[in-house]
Amino acid sequence: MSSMQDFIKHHRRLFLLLKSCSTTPSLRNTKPLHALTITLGPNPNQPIFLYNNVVSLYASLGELLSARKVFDTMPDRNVVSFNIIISAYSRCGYAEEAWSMFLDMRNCGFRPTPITVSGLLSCDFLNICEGIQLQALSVKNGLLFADAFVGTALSGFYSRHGCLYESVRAFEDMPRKSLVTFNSMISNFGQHGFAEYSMVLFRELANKEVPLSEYSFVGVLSGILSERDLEMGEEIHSLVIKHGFDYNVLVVNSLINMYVNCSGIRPAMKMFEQVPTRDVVSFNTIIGALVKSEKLERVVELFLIMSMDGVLPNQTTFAHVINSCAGLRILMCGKSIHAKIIKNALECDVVVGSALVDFYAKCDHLED
DNA sequence: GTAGGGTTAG
Repeated sequence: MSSMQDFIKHHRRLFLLLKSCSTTPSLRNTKPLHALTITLGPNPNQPIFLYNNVVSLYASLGELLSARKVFDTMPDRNVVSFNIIISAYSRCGYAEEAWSMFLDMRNCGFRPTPITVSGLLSCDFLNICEGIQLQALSVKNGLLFADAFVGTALSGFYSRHGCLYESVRAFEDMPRKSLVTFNSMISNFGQHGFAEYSMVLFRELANKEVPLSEYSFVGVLSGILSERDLEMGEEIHSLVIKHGFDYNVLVVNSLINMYVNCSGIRPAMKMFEQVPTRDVVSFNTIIGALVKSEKLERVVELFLIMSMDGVLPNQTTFAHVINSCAGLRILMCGKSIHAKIIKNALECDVVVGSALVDFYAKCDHLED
């Protein structure tokens, strides 16, 4: 076969692989693509683009080591290559690796883009000095004018470090804000216990012409934590209905959680029983509240309803249920749940495993 | 072309 035919064949296969990878990312799809980067040799038509796709796919699958390996073997790199690897490290909390790639990027002569900077700033473990350097760089290079990403990430960065004043400053100084910027700041106020400020910003957003998103509600409800905030909580609840978010499970869960915190288990339970959609978090919220108020028999009852509803339990559920069995000293029930835990391969989870140890100890089965 | 922000339970 001529090399031209080979090339056309490769090109077609490449196109199909890239297409299937972008719709359903999986190792099954990524590995042949990776293989193709190797068989295509060092000088095909679009080498960087192809490699970038492979690195990005590995990163999105959480295969950071594979992503890095491909990145390291790339014959050539561009800004996107660095942005992909920096964002991947940042997302997974590897601040040192992300920062070191950032330094490499600059040593190679690439200018950081808004994606580079917002990626780094959104890393959970980026230290405060590096964040401040990124802020200076953003101001110097005008990155805050490109879009809302850098400013939103910067405001979130300060908030995560407990610097609410700087977070607000960054928010107010932003030349461009988006819905996400507002949602993020609403949430920042909530997380720091400033429910009133959160509410003011939320109302401001609700009065704009732009439609709210589920995260607007989740953010503002995250700050409604005690009985004295109940009035605000109820106001938000009515706005949830008004804006048609009462069928959104994320918003509904935030409402259930709000009622647990502000008015106790009864109103929360009432809400829980009436909502149209329930997932594992809805159940865990109620189960957690039942454990806290020591209504342990009801925990087991709810666990059964959960499985009848076809909602799959997770670590949180099992930990609560096993703790309840321990408190009630019901050995048989706990044992059957232990079996379910093994089936779900959660026995080695730290929290679940510890709950099991405690359960058997309390039931006088120290051997188990 | 490929890269990026807001998320409730524990």
